[in-house]
Parts: sequence; C-alpha cells; structure tokens
Amino acid sequence: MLDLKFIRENPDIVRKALKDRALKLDIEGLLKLDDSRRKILSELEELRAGKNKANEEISALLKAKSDAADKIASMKEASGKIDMLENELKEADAGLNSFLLSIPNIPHSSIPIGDASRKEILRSWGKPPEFDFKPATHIELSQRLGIIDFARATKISGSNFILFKGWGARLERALINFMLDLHTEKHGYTEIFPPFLVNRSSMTGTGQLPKMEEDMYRLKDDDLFLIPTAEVPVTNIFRDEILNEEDLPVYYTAYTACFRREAGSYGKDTRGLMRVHQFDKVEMVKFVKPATSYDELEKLVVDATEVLELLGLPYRVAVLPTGDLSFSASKCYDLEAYAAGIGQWLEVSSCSNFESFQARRANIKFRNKVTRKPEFVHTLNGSGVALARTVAAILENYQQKDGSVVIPEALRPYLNGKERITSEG
RNA sequence: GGUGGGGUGGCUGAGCGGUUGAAAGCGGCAGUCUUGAAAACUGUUGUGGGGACUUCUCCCCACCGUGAGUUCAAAUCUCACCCCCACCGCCA
Repeated sequence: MLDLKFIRENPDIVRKALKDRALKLDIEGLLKLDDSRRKILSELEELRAGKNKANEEISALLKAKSDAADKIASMKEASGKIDMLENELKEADAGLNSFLLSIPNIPHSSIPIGDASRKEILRSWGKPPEFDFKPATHIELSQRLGIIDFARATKISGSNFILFKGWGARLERALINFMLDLHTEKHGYTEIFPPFLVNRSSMTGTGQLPKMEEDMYRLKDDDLFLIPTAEVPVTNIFRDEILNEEDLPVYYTAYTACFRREAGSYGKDTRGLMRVHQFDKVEMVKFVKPATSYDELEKLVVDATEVLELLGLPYRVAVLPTGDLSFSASKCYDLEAYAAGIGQWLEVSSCSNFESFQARRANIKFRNKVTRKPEFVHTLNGSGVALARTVAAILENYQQKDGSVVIPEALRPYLNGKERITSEG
C-alpha cells in the first residue's frame, strides 16, 4: 500500500508508475475522494468538539443539580448530524481504502521500463552442459528412473500435481535440508517452520489479497488460505508490531510447500515440473532499515545464487522490467537455471525489495532510536530456491548417456553419499 | 465438539454510564547523586488522523478485541462475531 499523503503530494509519480506497469487506475477519482473525505472529516471533527464541550457542561450542571434539559435537547440534535456525517465518512473511508489496496508499488528508478520483452540479463554463471547424445527431458528421465509418478498424482489429486517416489522423494528432501543448512549456518538466517494455512489479514498484509484471490486456494468454511509462498506467514510474523531498531535486520528462512491454483494458466509451461499446483520452496525473508534495503537486496541475490552454484547449475540473473514486476515489489531479480533437456532457462527464484509497501499494509514498524518515533521497516524476500524446477534442471543437466543421473556433490552428504540415480534405484 | 473464565497502553493490572487517553506497579528514556556502576530520588514516556505554525511547538478528533445498537453521554449497558485461557470429549 502506498501512503495516501504521498499520493496526494506526488500524483505524477504515481501516474507514471501505473503507466510504466501498463495499468490504468483513476487517480483523479482517488484524489477527489480523498478531498471530499477530508472535508467531511473536518466538519465532523468540529461537531464532535462541540459535543465534547457540551458534554462537560451537562455533566457539570447535573453535578450541581441544576436543570440541563435545554442542553440535552440541543445535544440530541447535534448527535443526529454527527451520525449522518459518520456514515458518510465510513463510506468514503471504505472506498478510499479499497482503492489504496488496489494500487501496486512504485517501480524503482533503476529498472527498465516496458513489458516482459525488456527483461534485462545482468550476468550469468556456469555454462550449459554439452552432450554427445540427445538429452532427455526431466519428464522422460523421471519416468525412466521411476522417481516421479505424474499419472498417479493426477489420479489422486488432479492434473499438475506431482508425486515423488523413492530417490526422487529423497532428492527432494535432500535439497530442502541442503538449502536450509546453507542459509542458517552460512548466511545467518534463523529457521522458521510456519503454518501453511493463513487468515485473510495475513494474505492482505503481503499483498496477495484482495487482487489475486482467484489464484489462491481457499478453505471456505474457515476463510483460511493455503499459502502460495512462505513469504506470507513469515512476513506476517511481525504484523501489527513495532520492533526495536537494534533488532534489525532480521533474517528468516523457511521451508514450506507452496500452493497455487494457477487459474487461467493452462496451456503454457504446464508440462512436467514446470508449473504445478503444489511445490516445495525454501524462502528467505528480511526485515531491514529503509536506508539499507537495496544493499540487502543485492546480498539476498548472492545468498540465492550460492545455492545454484553449489548445485553446479548454470544460471543467469535478470532484472524485471516495470511491466513484469509483481504487484507488491519495487524491484525484483529473477534467477533462471538452465535445463538442458528442454533447453530452457527456468525461473527458480525471485528476489524482491518491497520497500515499505508490505510493511504499511501489514503495519510492521521499528522505533527509530534517535527520534523515538515508529517508522515502517522495509521487507524483502527471495526464493532460495524453488524446488520443482530446480529438480528438473538437476535431472536434465546431470543426465548420463546410460540414462542415469549423477547427484551433485553438494547433495551427496544428504543422500548417504549416493553418487547416481539409476533405473535400478 | 461441550462447559466455564477472559480480551484495557511495551508488560502486569484497576476502572464497570458523566473532564478516564484511561489509577497503580514494572519496563523504557532523561536528569540528580556517584570515580564508574548499582540503589535511591525527580521528570518524562501510546498509536493514528486532521489543522495551525512550517524546521521549538501548539490546537482538535479518533482509538480500551471487531462490528452493530441503547443513551444527551459508553472502556463501562445490550446483541452478534473473532480471538485467548482452563477443564472434558475426540484425535495425529
């Protein structure tokens, strides 16, 4: 959420942000609404001040056992007017609020302006493996090795669910442990294991609601949502709280399953592990002081890329243009790992700075040590990294001519030292 | 799921229709004392919004789980909802 006062004072910046994001919102209407709300408010406050004064007088008269009937009668009339204005104010507030919740964050000045085609590759690491045979896709490989059962997952749950089996399941578990260990032991994050179901306030705090409700799995009877990412429960840890300045920065990491309806996305990238309704992810979340948030973003990217480097996966770092930026983010780097079988770069991580956008929605502050006043923190998060696609990249890049898959060295300690997965097991 | 108790400021906890934004204690901050610290004492200490003045500040409004209602007047009364605690039942 943007600061209303900021919008009022800088409508041009907001207009430009919307234009760069290729969105149309009626900012004029918003400003008009804001203006009329403030008119109502000042009239109302004047009346309420009068009422408070009259109240004291009535109280004094009654205490002195004098007659207060006149005053009480005129108060009754004033109260009626106040009621009316309060209703008007409530209406204006509701309109203003829902409008504010629908305005996306302002893109950072350093990112390219335009649609997805303006995505900029900043750097890359490693080089795609070369084979003296035609490399198979992760779908073929996992079928042959018997480590993913797509058909039965569909029988059990529906299309675009996956079922890992045997060494596939163990590989998944090894990856989770490997990533959590790296972030906790080497990068200084504290591990969190949060709830996978969250309430409406939490989903609103991080910006999934109200705009993207149809993309979320929702339990109607309880009004709870399956988390689309650990970002939601972990960022909301400090919702409605004021932290001490010396407690910042806070670094959290969490493994969770992630649930996405992917409504309307059928047909694109839906084969195999590319786009599934449930996947595992290790996420990193930071709460930092505003002045440091862009340095923290760079460090976040390094923490995420180290996962890929240790796994020996070639990757590239892209900065997303304004038109591709998620609703809540000011700036976002995507990490793409190369998968040799399908010959594509797969997005396995997004690292974003939300500045105060989520903090304002979720009301997360810290107390400035000098001024003693609360200020909004900046929040960031990044995948470190998403598993399904990473598994696809590992299978495809580490495949051998005989159809087996070599296990990246960094994972072997998590798999009893096993060096390769073969169709025999 | 059943029964009972309860949600007040950073925390503990009073208040249960009329200067109560809210006693008291703890904590925090500043000062006195001290070589320094502790102790003691003194002062100060919620959040959000609007306005005046525009960088010292002042004024006004709202907020006692949430929402509706009763009343001239609600933290205080009524109703609904949410949440928490205890015990019982069920259960991984």
